[in-house]
Amino acid sequence: MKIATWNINGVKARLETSLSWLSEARPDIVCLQEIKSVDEGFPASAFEELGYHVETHGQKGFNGVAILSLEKPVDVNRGLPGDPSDEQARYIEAVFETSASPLRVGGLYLPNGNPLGTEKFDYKLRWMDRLHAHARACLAREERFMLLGDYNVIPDPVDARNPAAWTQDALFQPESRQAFRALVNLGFTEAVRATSDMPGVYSFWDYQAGAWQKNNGIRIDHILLAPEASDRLTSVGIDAHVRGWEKPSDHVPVWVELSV
DNA sequence: ATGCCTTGTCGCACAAGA
Repeated sequence: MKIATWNINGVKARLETSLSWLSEARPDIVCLQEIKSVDEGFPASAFEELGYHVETHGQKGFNGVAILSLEKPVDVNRGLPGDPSDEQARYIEAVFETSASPLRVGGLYLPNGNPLGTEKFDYKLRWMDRLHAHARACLAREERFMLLGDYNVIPDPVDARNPAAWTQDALFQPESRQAFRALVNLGFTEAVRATSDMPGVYSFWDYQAGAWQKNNGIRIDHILLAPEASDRLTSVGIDAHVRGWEKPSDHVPVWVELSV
């Protein structure tokens, strides 16, 4: 079973590109971020024609997440618990029946947090605290649980082509990195780094200044696997070639395969 | 040093992204 995450930077602007990738990669489940659409505006029928069931948690203009799946989920939860006043659409979770224990998939779009010294960075850290608490609760279920998405965190210097350029950025702050480590240390396996310590592995290249052509990238899209899922990990991939397509997102798909 | 692009918006410039 192939499960992927991809920040598509606008579902309407990325419709043809995302349909092309789905046709090529055929993931069983994909978590999408930055759909930048309300639920009613999401072009669900185009994805349904490819065989995908569509669950969205949208918002006008910004943010917005979705889960597409070949099998229909048995349960869907929208929004990250812990702050009823938070109106930003950044989390969606779906549960799938398997022959063994349930598969619980959380798709997240973690706040960017820039610029530093503003309430945006505070919001990022508070959101990470809420994610930590929710992840802990989900792990206690002892299901095949995984958290995929755009974490907006560069975990380590090796995860940036030019780490010095990010020292004043929310994505690479000690607080952001510490919170990410604390999340992983709840008991997750970070899929990419479980399989490779190679430098030059990125999931995002800025649109500006020829970042893709120079391979000036960062690795900020991650897949965290609970033990019940990581025990079944068979392969990990980053579809970097998609960044070179016409009308690309600035992020590319990251995926895992599990033996289920 | 800043902006470099891209997207969406009650567009005709701006916010937000990272």
